[in-house]
Amino acid sequence: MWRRGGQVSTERTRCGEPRATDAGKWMVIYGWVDRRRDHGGLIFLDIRDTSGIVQVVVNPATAPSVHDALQNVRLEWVVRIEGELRLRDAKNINQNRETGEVELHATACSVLSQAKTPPFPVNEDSEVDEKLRLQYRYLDLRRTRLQRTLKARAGFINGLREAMNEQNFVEIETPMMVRATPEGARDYLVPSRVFPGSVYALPQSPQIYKQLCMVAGFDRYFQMAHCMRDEDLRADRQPEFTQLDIEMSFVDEDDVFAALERTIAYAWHKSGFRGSIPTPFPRLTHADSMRRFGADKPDTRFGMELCDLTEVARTSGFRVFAEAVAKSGMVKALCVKSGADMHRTHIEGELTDVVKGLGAKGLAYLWNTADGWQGHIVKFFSEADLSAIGDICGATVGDAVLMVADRSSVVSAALGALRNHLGRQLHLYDPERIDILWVTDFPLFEQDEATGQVSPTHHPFTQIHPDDIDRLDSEPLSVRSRAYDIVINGREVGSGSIRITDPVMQRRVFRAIGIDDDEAQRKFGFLLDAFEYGVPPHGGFAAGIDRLVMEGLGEENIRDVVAFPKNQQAQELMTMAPAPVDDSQLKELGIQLRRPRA
RNA sequence: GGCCCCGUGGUGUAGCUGGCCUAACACGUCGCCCUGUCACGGCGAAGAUCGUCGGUUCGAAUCCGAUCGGGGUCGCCA
Repeated sequence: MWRRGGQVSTERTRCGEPRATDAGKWMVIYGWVDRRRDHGGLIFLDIRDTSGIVQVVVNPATAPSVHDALQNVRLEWVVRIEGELRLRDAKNINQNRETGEVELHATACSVLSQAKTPPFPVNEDSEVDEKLRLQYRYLDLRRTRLQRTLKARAGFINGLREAMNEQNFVEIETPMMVRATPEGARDYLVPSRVFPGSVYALPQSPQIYKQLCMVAGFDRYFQMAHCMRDEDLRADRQPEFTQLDIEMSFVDEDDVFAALERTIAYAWHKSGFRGSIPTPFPRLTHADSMRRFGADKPDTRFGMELCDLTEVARTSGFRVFAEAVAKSGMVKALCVKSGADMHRTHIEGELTDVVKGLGAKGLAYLWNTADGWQGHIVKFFSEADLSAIGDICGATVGDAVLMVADRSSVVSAALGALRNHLGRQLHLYDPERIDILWVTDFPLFEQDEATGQVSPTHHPFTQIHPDDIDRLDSEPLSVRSRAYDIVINGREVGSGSIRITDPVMQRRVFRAIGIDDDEAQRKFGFLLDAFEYGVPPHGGFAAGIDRLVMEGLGEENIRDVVAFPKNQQAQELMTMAPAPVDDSQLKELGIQLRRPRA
């Protein structure tokens, strides 16, 4: 408690708060020195806390002791300043700062903490080597960029939670140490001290538990769930991440979709994320998405959809195409508007590398020019073929047509990637635009091309599309499921499904992926048993919060929306985890490590 | 595991078709000066053997190879 000028306050004023209307008040601020401007006599200090920055004036004539005390203050020192807030003269107002009309005239101060010179500038958002930023994450987090990001993230999560509560969802925490399941991603394991040789796993998702919550009668469950998967990282993938996990009873797709649309749209707009998202979200079937965009997570911010040239190619004189079709492959193309001026070296170099990287053997191209069709393969096509290609692709004079011939999976992957590449390179969309949609009717199974092994596309508890049940045994790979994804700007941000609750059907699906009844009982017996005691029909969803925040803020890397992220090798560079432990700890757990040879 | 990109004082960049580099610029740091600045200003100083190792060459930051570190991507992520 302190007294001055008749006003009494025991409260800290946050640096971003003082306004002209507060002029004349005595206040105390705490914060970090953002900048100092020392005029020999007068010293100006910008003091920063998480709310903003305020200017402090230190006048040697009126407060000599304070001037002495702050003479040697450096950037990032932590200080307490007490003084009178005064209006600035009109000519000294700083328009660029919320607190720019006022300044605090210091009458007392103390240095709470000194600071070494930071390894990179904290008071500006300059580019800094990410290794350094991760190593000194607490300093990076102090910068305005990450301060803003983490606050926006918190606001978004608050919005999600509000919307969930408002819709009568019950927040339930599920265990972090669970039973390992061999399916799915690699598990992070936690050895048991009490049962030497046995381990827990960290959850890849709370899937089983949330379904058991449905059996338990909580008909609307949600959780901000942490999930861990020991797989290689990507720009949008961390080994641990956060999902808005949802499960609902007595529902179909429309109910799940409506709940999520309402929730995401509410939180999105409330937290001031960029763009705007419509409800309901558009829907696209998986088959249509693959056909039109070559991807199960299409970027619908721009057109340039895939064109099917298989029928032209079948009878064309271009043997590469005809043979691909004969081997039950296909030929598809992208029409690049005004692409006739694309340089040949660009197509044959960079663009060809893109499709080759996805398994295509090459990239064929034709230019539609004022002098007719041109390109390395034009001689293999009749006038009728060329005109058909032009019609199918909508390629008018000035356009280029880029073609890939191969198996359907390769064609889709190659052209899907090429389409994204060109979309970015040719600026085919507004970077601030947000496109959100459902992709529905995913295939129930997918097949490993190397081993032929069939596995669930989503997970083994996903219900079969009712129209496809009779093909489950005869043509399993053609069977659709009741699984769905949410996609934003070409990024998958969540997935879910309506679940199987019929034990007979569940056994059939297990058998289709090579799990017999005994094995099913062994691995998932607790779930199957639970379903014997009155299971409601149910379905749900898991939305990746990190990725939603990325899109909402326009960040291109997941590490920039996570407080303490890991690098590409899943190391945390600040604490240097993972790290070896004492032998005594291992001994207690009954385990011995096989260390790599030095 | 494959492929691609990057690595120069504390930070960010320039140089990188070999010699003029005894490595430049900005910010930061240190010292001196400065009472109305706000990316304050002025003067001065220190600070990098160019990730590491090896090779080519009369000569390497620059060319080649290996290696380490970081990133992107394919595989992987039920």
